[in-house]
Amino acid sequence: MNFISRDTDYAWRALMFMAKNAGEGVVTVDEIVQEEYLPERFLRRIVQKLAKKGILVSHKGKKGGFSFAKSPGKISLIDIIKVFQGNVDFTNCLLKGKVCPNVKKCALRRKLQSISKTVDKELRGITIMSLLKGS
Amino acid sequence: MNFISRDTDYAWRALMFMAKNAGEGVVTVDEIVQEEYLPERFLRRIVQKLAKKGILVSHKGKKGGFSFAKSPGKISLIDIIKVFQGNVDFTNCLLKGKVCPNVKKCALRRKLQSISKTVDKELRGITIMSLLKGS
DNA sequence: TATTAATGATACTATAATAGTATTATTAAT
DNA sequence: ATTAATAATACTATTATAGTATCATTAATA
Repeated sequence: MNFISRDTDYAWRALMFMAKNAGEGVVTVDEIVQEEYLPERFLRRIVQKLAKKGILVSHKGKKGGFSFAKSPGKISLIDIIKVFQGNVDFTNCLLKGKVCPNVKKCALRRKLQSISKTVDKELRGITIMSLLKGS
Repeated sequence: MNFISRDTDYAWRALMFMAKNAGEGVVTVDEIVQEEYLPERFLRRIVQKLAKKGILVSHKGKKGGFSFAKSPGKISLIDIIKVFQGNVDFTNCLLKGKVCPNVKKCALRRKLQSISKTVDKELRGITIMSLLKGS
C-alpha cells in the first residue's frame, strides 16, 4: 500500500528542484523535466495545480515560469498531500459508501482517528526547506 | 485519502461479529451478512481469503462455516491490512515505477520510513479482542 | 507590432484498481 | 440421497491513476 501518490511525489520533486536551483527565482517546467526525468505534459498539469492552490505563482509569457508563492520553509508535505490526495483522514467509514449506524461509538474509528492525528503532525514537520538542509 | 480499503473494513466487521457472537464457534457467511449488511458474494470472497491466509478456518458441508484459526486477541489490524492491502510501507519510490537514482540518500524516504514504523506499531496494538472490550 | 517562449485550459485515451455479480463444483452432516 | 454449507473461477461495471494532445493566452523583446 502506498501512502503518497505519484502526483504528490512528482510535485515534491519539482518543488525540491526549484528550491535547490532557483530559490526565489523563476523556473520553467522544461528545466525541471530535464533534471528530474518527469513526463513533461503531466508535470505541467501538476505545477499548474500547485499554482492554483497558492503554493506556486505562474508567470506567463517569455521569461515566464513558476516561482514560490510562499517560502520553502513554509511548504510542508501535508500541504502537497492535501492538494493531490485530500485530507489525511484515516477514519472514513466504508460501509457501502454510507455511514454505518455505529459511527459514534465505533472503537476502531477512535483508534484510527488518533493515528491520523499523529501522522498529520509528523507530515506537518516535513518542509521543503528542512529536507533541503537535511540531505 | 483513505487508509484502510473496503475489503479490510468488511473483513474487520466480519471478524468483530464473529468474536462477539460466536467466540470459538462456527459462523456462516449468511449470519454475518444479515447482521452487518454486507454484500453476500463479496463477503464470501473476503472470508475465503482470510481462511487462506490462516486467520480463519473454513468448514465445508452442512453445519459448516468459518471459525477463528487463532485467538481474536492475536489478530491485529495490521494482519488484516496485510492480507488485503499489502505491507504498510510509506516509502515506495514512485519515479516512473523505477527506483530513482537518489534512493540511498533520499531524505524524504527516511522521514516516511520513520512514520511508517510508528503507524505499524500502532496498528499492531489494535486487536479484535481489544476493540471488543474497549467498545 | 510581429515573433517567440513561456503557461492555461480542456479534452482525450489507456491501464489498473476497486467493487460487485454469477455460475458451477465440492464437501460433510443427516 | 438430500441438503446446507464453502470453493473456485470467471465475468462486469465503475472509478482512479497515469499520461497525451491540441489549441489558446500571455508578456518580453527585437
